[in-house]
Amino acid sequence: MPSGGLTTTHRALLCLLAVRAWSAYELVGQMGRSVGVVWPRARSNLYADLKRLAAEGLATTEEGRTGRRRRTVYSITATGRDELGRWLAEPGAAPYVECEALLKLAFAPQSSRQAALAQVAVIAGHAQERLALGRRLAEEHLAADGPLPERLHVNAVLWRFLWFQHRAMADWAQWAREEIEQWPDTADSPSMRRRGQRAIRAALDES
Amino acid sequence: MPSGGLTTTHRALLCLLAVRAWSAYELVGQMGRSVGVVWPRARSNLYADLKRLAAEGLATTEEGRTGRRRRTVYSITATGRDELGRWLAEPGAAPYVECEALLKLAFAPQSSRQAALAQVAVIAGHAQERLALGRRLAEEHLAADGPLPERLHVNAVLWRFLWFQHRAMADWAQWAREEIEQWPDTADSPSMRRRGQRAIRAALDES
DNA sequence: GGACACATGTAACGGGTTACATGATTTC
DNA sequence: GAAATCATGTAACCCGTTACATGTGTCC
Repeated sequence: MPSGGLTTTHRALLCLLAVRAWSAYELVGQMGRSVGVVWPRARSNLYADLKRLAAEGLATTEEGRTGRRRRTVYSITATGRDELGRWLAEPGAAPYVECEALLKLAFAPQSSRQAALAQVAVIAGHAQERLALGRRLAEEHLAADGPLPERLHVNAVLWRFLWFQHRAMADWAQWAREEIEQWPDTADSPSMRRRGQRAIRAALDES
Repeated sequence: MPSGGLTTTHRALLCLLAVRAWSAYELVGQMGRSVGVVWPRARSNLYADLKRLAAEGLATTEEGRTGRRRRTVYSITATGRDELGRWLAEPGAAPYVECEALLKLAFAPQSSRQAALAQVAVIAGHAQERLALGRRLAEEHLAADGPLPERLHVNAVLWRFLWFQHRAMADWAQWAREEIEQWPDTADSPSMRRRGQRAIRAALDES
């Protein structure tokens, strides 16, 4: 009855519910940990989104207990599974990327190499963080008693995306740092221009 | 006087204005074409954002003409340059990524390989588009009479980010397609699990 | 007894998107 | 004369974020 289309975030929650039943809290945590890599969302609204799923008849709630503490356990309904199946069958939106650090790097005045290097460092740090996460996930998946083993073959495909994307990012950041460190303080236009062209040609050549 | 902080989008416009003066229309176009790779925004608000910059004293407007058609030309002010300089000196936000297609891929039921492959195709297509854009930009940059040659050394660094990020994406997509095509119709759990682990180990090994 | 994790929210605000609107000018 | 592009917007809507709020149970 509330109506008005569901958002991708609603579907993401439904996806997790399709795997198994979770308490709201667990679900919110799982969104942050695993799904967050491809669909990052703040926690606060997720509880409301879950209520919406229940109101729409796509999930049911059940009062549960952890010790004597109450919690709400959500399960997917048959309708929910249908809905989800149809949604999953349609092609999703392509990757969306934004990066303020790269924007700043693009316009950091050449005079202040410091500013440029700081932006590169932000990206390098981010890549390292994600690679570290990748290593943790890999360990889990390779362990004999990993969670949800029946989903491992799909997870491995996703994991490789995470891994190679951030490997490429880290490699780029290292190259960029070295490159920028070699820039002369005073931007010497003609030679800098050749340097830029060399950087592009080198990348094209190793196709 | 309107006050309330400027957004990153405001700064992005200011960045372009720092390079040279543009008409609003040119600027909006440039946001779509070049800056859009790292800071994608819809066109509609940008005109308002520019007015805000002018109201804030960071840019000035001037009535211009293209033929007999009127247009507004924006230039950065000294205050604008100062503001921008300070902003560029601070570290920017790390890359932000979301991808609905990957979310769907993660939960596409193994039975319907078709759905999974469709999501991979979305990402492959996106990567190819961006690589094509990369090739066009490379041509421009390598040409003797490229635009803004004094910025080529910075642009080359950015360009390499674009290039390697999407090369990695395209490579992943091709691997994923081949991998998924080999999945048996009926998810045969133990052997599928070994397959997933192999995929992860292989990636870790080629570190 | 205090800190910390569990568990679930609310309120305000805002940036951004989609869709639509409009007129003028060049091109075929 | 139509179509495309130049040039500039408006209006509505909404998803999402930040910041704050609150109580409970466990562990040391």
